[in-house]
Amino acid sequence: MMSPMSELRPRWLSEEERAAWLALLSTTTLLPGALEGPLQQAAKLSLFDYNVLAMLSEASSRTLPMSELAARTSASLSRLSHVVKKLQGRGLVERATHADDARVTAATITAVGAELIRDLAPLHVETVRGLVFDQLDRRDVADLARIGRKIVRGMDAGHWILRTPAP
Amino acid sequence: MMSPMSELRPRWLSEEERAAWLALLSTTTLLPGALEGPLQQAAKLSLFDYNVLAMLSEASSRTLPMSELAARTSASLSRLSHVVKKLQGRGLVERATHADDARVTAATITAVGAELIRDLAPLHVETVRGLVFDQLDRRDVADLARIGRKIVRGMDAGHWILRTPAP
DNA sequence: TATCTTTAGTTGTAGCTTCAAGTAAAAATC
DNA sequence: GATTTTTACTTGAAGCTACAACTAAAGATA
Repeated sequence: MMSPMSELRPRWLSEEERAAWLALLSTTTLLPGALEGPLQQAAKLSLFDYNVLAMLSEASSRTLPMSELAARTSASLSRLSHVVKKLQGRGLVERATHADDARVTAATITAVGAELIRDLAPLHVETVRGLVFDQLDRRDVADLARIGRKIVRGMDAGHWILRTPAP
Repeated sequence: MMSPMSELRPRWLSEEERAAWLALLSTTTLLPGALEGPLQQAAKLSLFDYNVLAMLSEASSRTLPMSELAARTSASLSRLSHVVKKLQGRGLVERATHADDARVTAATITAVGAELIRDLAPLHVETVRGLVFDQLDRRDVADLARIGRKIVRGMDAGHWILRTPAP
């Protein structure tokens, strides 16, 4: 389903597009590891582990169905299932079958897990600030939100982050 | 080395920062998989495999030292070494010890590898356009380049993409 | 109400990434 | 010129992710 080569849809990218593309690719390659380092050191948690726990700790009643948790962490159900199993083994979350619909598993953060996230949050916020927001001015932050949401929308028009209107 | 809580450096993020943060995190989580799908289907190549081969094919004499290739793909030498070994096993690259400095290994794309990338490039460009640039207007593209370069600069001030001046 | 389809999640496995440790050559220091 | 340090990788193993196949419950259809 490829369009033919034409001036309107050129084969490669313009100079501006290439600069943006390389910057985006480098960012997506480097940022996760840079964000994870401190979490790994402090608590042997991956960035994804942290996000799973953070999403649960922010949820009302500290519980979410696996599907909803997968949506909020942009993960497949398979990936999430493996990780929640691991976190359960560490005593940070629990799993329970939903009463009304036995297909649904609800994950709940434990007191230990909640305490861990509470203790880790300041460190993680500092990492995020240091790597991202300290590098950007106010206009950049607004632009980043706008652009990021557009890219996410292109991949998943119903993505969780789009439920909240743009600020 | 954490700063104390204060109004100047608040504990969590502002509403604008949170929107930008969630958009960035979702993008870095979803985009690599979305970019990789077509490459995986068409040629059993990961996105990183593709980038390695693409960087080699763009290099003069189709050869780069492992360190330079690692820099251009934002990868660790370890990661690159494993992947180049695999690609060598598939006949897509070759490795040779540098004559002047025996510590240096130079990776070279083979004719087969170069042909593969040439054939795959239009597909990949279409994927990149569809996922990224079709979602953005001209201003977004300029903003993305500017913001991405700032974030990369914060992680690695000497990063390869910064050698090229901003357009 | 029996069957079919869809939804929600789990599991096994292959392959990829990271980390720590190791090798060997070159450069620096003594 | 002998030792030490640094540079440029390579390697093995542990853990993570993606994919395909599977289970089981709920909803739809007949």
